[in-house]
Amino acid sequence: MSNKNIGIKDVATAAGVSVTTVSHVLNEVAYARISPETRDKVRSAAEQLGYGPNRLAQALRTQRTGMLGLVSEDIATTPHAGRIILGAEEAAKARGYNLMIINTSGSASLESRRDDVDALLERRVDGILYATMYHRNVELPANLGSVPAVLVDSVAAGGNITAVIPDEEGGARAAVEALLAAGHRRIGFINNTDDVPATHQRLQAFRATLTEAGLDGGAAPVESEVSEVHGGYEAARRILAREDRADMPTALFCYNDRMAMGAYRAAAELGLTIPADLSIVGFDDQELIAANLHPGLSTVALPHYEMGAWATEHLIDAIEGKTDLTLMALHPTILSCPLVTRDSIAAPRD
Amino acid sequence: MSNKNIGIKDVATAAGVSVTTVSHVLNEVAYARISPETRDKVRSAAEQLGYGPNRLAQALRTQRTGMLGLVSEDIATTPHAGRIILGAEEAAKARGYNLMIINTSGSASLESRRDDVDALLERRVDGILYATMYHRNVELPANLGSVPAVLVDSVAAGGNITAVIPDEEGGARAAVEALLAAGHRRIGFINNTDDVPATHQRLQAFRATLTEAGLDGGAAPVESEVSEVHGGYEAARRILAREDRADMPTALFCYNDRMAMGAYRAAAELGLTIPADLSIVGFDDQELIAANLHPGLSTVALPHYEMGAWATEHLIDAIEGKTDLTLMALHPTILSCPLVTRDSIAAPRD
DNA sequence: CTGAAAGCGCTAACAA
DNA sequence: TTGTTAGCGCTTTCAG
Repeated sequence: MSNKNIGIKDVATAAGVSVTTVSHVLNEVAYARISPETRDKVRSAAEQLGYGPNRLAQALRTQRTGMLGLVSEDIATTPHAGRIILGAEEAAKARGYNLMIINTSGSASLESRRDDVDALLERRVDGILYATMYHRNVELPANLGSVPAVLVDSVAAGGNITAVIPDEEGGARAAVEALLAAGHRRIGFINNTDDVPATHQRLQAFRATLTEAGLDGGAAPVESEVSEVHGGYEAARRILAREDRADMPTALFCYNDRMAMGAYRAAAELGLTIPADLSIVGFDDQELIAANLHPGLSTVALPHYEMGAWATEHLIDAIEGKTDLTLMALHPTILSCPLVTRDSIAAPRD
Repeated sequence: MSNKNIGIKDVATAAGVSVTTVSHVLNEVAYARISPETRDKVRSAAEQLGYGPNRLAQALRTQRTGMLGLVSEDIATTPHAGRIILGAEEAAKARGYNLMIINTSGSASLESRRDDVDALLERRVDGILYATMYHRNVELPANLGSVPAVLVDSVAAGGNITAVIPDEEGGARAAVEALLAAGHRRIGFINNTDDVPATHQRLQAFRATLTEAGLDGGAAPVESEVSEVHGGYEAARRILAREDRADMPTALFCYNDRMAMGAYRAAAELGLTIPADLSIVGFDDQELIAANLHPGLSTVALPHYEMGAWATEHLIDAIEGKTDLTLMALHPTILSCPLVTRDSIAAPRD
């Protein structure tokens, strides 16, 4: 239990040695040649007094704080935020670092975001993680460049900073392939209307995967709506509104779990049972939804925890000189999005 | 844009004054008598050089870091975590403080949680927020006592530390009253089985509110299950399984939104339309569920953001000597849980 | 094998 | 009105 009032000096006097010696044994300095007895004396004195180092003083002296700044755009607006933070926090802790978190609004001015980064810099964080709450391109405050930094879930508009993002395309492929593997041939896509990378990449992968399977990917039905439950509902109503049931898709790939939730309702209203009459795959793996729908929604998981951990790991490597971030900055690192299988996929009827 | 390599000394030479003067003008020290011209010189020199104070050095000298430690049990396991963090972060930022976050597992040993607090203490945080992710009694590491601290969403087992918790009872009352106001007389409660304060307090308030309305609160139907969707489903099936429809509750108060989600499904299976045949109120206001169910779920909101902000506000007051925390520690502060009205409540059929 | 002393960047008491 | 200087608690060079 580190006691605020006890310093290295107190330990030194208690152990009858100099502060140098205390510092050397407590930090296990490699080149220090100190007798085992002295070491013991020092250690037990420190223990006795409840000594804990003053990291501020250490940092001032060594120019290393062991702190990482995490500026997070819109913490808490999305449940994903927590996973990124958790991944970062655990990776940091494992390497002896701590996290300072600053929340910033995605819609905040570049200037106010610069001030947020400045606050971190004044505290002399060793590096900065900049996390956005959904995958997108982001314009970054210039002062970010003054310490090692890595982007989580976004790529810089300028493009010259190390970033880690989800494999949208691979995720979408996995989703569609699961549907194909179950025997589906008429598959629809319920897409988002936002102009973000995920929208385009998932659509592209959707069509490509169908085409590669010998189907007409270009002609497959796609309906776009806002990426909310009601949007999913509307889109599903439209996509399922074929006169002829033989024309109707037997499976739906949905942009995200919320839209899938809407599709569930549309299916219910149309008297379609999931998965017997209609198979559905989502995206995001928002537990609250995916695991709780009935039947459980098979969906593609976004690697938020992993991105947080990866970014932290590499940031620390860079800080410790084990990695060259400028090299990695050439292209973003892409982390895979695994399919989480639940109960919303089955073979099509006949 | 604070430049790491520029110190107060550089500003001093650039402005042709001493470091004292620089320190005085930049910190707007009250008793300093410095000519306006000098002030200007200093400020523009600082500006020019991109000077930013080294908060470490300041802190070392002043014994004030302006940092708050937030130890959070199970960030990210629940979406609520983010709201607490956000409330704390914004309140802190507004008063010039920053947050250091450490995640700790609720199931972690007392010792490992003590180490987490120690990490914060070594960094000389000015105070500590200890947040749990659901309202409960918690055993705290002893070293928490060495700086001002406040608990968020829990009360200490020992009971001698300032805490802020949700008004479970008031929330439950609001829920039941909304049902009564809509004209319901046969109201059931779907409760949780965990031995946490919310379970007991909500039940108690449920019965009391009915009784006060002239009904037989003691006889009102209550079914308990695990507080998940499937638990809610099971409990709802049981509670709605009356032979005689005249006996069946016309409204259900559910322990949380997830259980309410299960109740929705049970109702659908029984051919009951919400809210025409059955009114439902939840608890938690988990947006993802409550806003997305169809019809939207009326529910009681937990004041997570508010608790985070309140705790931070008062922690800072204590740090700055504006409040005496030991006084507030006498009993926990209770923040109200407002009813969020959506579309799941209607008058009972005749 | 161990210790003295300088200095990280800043604030504040004291002197001028 | 402004400057000198000690010292916050630590690490690390250099000397013994």
